[in-house]
Amino acid sequence: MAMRAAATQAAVASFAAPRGVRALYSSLTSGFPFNLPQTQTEKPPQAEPSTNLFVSGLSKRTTTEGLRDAFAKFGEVLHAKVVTDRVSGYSKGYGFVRYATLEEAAAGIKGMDGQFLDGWVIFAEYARPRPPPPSLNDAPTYNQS
DNA sequence: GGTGAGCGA
Repeated sequence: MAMRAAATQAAVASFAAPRGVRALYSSLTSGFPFNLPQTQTEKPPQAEPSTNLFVSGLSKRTTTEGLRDAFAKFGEVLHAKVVTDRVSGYSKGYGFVRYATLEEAAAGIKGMDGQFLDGWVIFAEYARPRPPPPSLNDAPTYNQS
């Protein structure tokens, strides 16, 4: 019973898709004279375009190398890292990919979002802005006494 | 040994 079929995992992952429905905006907005709720004009459904990409749905066996190699086909990946636990060392199932430009990031999202990676459907989207590290800014410059 | 939504050392 070698249920290592990618189709099975893909089906499960597809059903458990949290925020992977992005292609539903097809013909719903095909020039309809309906007034859409403008309460979303200043509230984008997703994060703002950034070079940082948040990739979720990764397999446990997916490593940083595979992630970079997968996203390097749509642009120049400056940095890619798979978030792994610090105590156990196992992959948490998601990672981050940073592109050189926003165009490549968008291409990477539209090129890898909903695709297969190691037999699992991955989801790529813009990462959120993060607080800067409290170092390098307040570097203790050793009292010159 | 290894969860299955999520945002990193």
